[in-house]
Amino acid sequence: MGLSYAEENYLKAILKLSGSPDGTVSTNAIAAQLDTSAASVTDMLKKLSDKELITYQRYKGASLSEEGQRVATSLLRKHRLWEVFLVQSLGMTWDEVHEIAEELEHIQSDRLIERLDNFLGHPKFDPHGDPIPNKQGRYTLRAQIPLSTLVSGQSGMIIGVKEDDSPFLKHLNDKGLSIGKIVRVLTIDEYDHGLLLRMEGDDVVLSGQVADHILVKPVA
Amino acid sequence: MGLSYAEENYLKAILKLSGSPDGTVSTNAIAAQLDTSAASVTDMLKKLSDKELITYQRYKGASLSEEGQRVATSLLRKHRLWEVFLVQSLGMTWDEVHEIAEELEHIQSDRLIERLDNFLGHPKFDPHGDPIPNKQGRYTLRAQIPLSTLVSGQSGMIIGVKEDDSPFLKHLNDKGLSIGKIVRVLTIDEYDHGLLLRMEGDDVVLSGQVADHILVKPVA
DNA sequence: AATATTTTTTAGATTAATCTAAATTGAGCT
DNA sequence: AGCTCAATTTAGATTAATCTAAAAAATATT
Ligand SMILES: [Mn+2]
Ligand SMILES: [Mn+2]
Ligand SMILES: [Mn+2]
Ligand SMILES: [Mn+2]
Repeated sequence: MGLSYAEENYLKAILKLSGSPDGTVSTNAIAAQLDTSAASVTDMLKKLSDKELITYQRYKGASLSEEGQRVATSLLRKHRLWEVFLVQSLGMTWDEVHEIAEELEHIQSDRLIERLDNFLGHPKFDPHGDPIPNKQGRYTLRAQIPLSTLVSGQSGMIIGVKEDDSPFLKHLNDKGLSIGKIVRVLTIDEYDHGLLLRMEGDDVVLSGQVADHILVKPVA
Repeated sequence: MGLSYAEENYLKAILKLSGSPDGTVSTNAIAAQLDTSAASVTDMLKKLSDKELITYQRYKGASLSEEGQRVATSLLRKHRLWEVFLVQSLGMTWDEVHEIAEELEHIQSDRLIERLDNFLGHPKFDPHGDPIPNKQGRYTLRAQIPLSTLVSGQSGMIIGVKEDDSPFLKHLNDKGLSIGKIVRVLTIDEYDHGLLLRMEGDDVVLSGQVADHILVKPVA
């Protein structure tokens, strides 16, 4: 009946990598995303294809079927709702919740998820600023651009991150950066694109690569 | 490092069946508890023994080691805390949470569980009246008392029987009584201690001797 | 177009968890 | 002590998920 954790993780990886809903994803990309071997990915793609959760032809990559999309989006919904719970209700930090949600997302119970959603007040975004799909799988993308694209003098509110691995988020914590904070770009280094920011009266120095993984919404 | 879900479920089953902390448990008892084959149990007992989580000698049953006890009790703690969350916070019913907690108990994060415990207000019992072990694994045995000791007006949930011979159980079936049912004592006969119960809207008459062999846990 | 490189698949193993059927062991009963 | 039978273990398979190494296909480079 249900899918294994492994199958679910593959579907989620394909959704994440396919950007556009029906984008095609390569074997190696999935292998990298899931830190597994390409051979294992090929095996799993065959199985998911047999179950009609993906479209797959050898050497030509995979893409989610209608049903696969539905499942993957539901996993995203569960993952992000649990993250909200962990941060909002239990007071955990945004850098420690992803790993736990990676397990919680596999818990099987529609009733549970709908009640959790209700308990949390139907949140629209997770602690990393990612949108939470509704029951029908729909979610609003929001105008978010990398901090690195702001020009000198411009301000932006931090609304998300492109990466949610622990070390990266811990680094942001160390710098005092978090969702909702407003930063103004003071200077941008011509050579390495490093930034000098002003945030809540303090100066913050940030490398270009880090700034590229922080998503902001420009503010007046 | 960590144990598999299967290994954890076996440890929990052994704890449940061993009543007294270091009681010995038979292969068949575990097989029945986990609804699996005796052959599978033997395989797993060998593995758990190799990992020194249990003491096991062929044909002689198994008992938890110090470490096995620690792990099993921690699983019980997690299972029951999650059940409290599902009922208390999400408003689910006590009959639908066990299955979900059976999955949630395997989530690996000490920090998560300590925060959940704190969020719930350090509950001492789960929705079924079972005691929740504390961080050190200690817990108070649950109050299970004969139905005959309830006073008029008091309610209790049926959690077991003192006798399990066929005629007695058939009698309970005839009365509609079964594990999990909640009964309220309406009247107690002064002379022969017979009871008039209210259960799910129906009146049930019970003799004093029968009531003495039914174990209940008082409920609010 | 031919060759080199990268990507992907296949072949062949391994580990974990399970099963059924057959063999073994131990416990209770003459 | 020997027999019988239930409990338990072993033998031999199966399914899922994974791996490494080798082969094949697609892509890129001369
Ligand atoms: Mn996952
Ligand atoms: Mn997230
Ligand atoms: Mn379980
Ligand atoms: Mn319970």
